[in-house]
Amino acid sequence: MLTRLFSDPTLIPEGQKYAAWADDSESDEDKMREERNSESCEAADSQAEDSVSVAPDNEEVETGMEEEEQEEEEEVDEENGARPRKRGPKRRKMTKARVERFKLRRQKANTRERNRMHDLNSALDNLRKVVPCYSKTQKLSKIETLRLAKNYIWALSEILRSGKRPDLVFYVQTLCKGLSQPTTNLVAGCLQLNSRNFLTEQSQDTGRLHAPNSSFAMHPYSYQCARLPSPQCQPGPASTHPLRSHPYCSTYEHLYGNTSPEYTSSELEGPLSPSLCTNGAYPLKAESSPDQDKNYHYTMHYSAVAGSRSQGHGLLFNNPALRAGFHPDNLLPYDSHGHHDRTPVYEELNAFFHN
DNA sequence: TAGGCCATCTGGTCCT
DNA sequence: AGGACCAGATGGCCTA
Repeated sequence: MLTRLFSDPTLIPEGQKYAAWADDSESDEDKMREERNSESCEAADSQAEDSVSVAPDNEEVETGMEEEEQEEEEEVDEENGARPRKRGPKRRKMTKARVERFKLRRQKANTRERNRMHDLNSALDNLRKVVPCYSKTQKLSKIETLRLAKNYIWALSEILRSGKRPDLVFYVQTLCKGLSQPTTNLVAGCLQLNSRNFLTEQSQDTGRLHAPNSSFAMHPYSYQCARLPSPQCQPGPASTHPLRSHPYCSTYEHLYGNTSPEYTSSELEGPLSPSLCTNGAYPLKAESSPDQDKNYHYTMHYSAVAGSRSQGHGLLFNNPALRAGFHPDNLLPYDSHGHHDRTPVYEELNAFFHN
């Protein structure tokens, strides 16, 4: 009965709703979360406990009165035949002690649920870091992260199955399957692709893309992670967008040459994520400045997986020095590493592909 | 202002 | 009984 009272705000007098009480503590919690992150929950919990202890006695008394009124209403309904009486043990009257226990139990459950969701979000954050187009400044939504991860796994599986390097366009099409337009633009921006262009192709080649026996077309060094800054990705005062200022946007033109006027900056005005380094071990043809290295926040171990079976990239795993760079310890999320931990490996790869 | 996204609360269900 | 998990409800924030 009490649960019904709590779930149905109309049954509780204004100002005495348990939900309102919880919302008050929540609003305070939100503020504290913004200010102190992890400390906020503990503070909120303690505050919630305080709320229980300082709750006016008449609140619980009146809540109990509401319950009795509801029981009376049910009896009336039974007499009118409107609703059958519920079976089960007869509800015990909500005493003040029971209300207190209920609130305490509810608080503990809320705390557990909150922590559980935080853990889930942490796992999602880790997932964001290992899927293409990870950006600290523009996070993918939860649903888009899951979709992209699914597509990414599918794409890598297809690469492993076929043993061929995928065509860039098909690769991006696969990654963007089912993604929203903004996310599609983001992924496309990672590769400096005209998203509309490949979406059009996608609509024409859907069967080809996802046919059971489909295999990606081969293209040497396709979807490589070039570190040449594109005009849109030039760091410095001219570029104010946090993503656009990222110095490692790969360029489609760099990979394939300037193929079409369609690939203009106007087509890429959407927010740019850092480069799609699903195969960051690909040739790196531009020197980078220390400042650029500071901004480099991509993992590249997963790219090695993608190219592990293809000629040349499989060499990554044949090179002991490079293999050391892909030690499982290096598969930790980005935040688990300092930037300097990755730089030597990256440079090593750079030198490797320049030989 | 509508819609998307998110965090949180909440009650129900299942399991230990 | 208590915890984990889930889904619905709610309200806040942000953006087009």
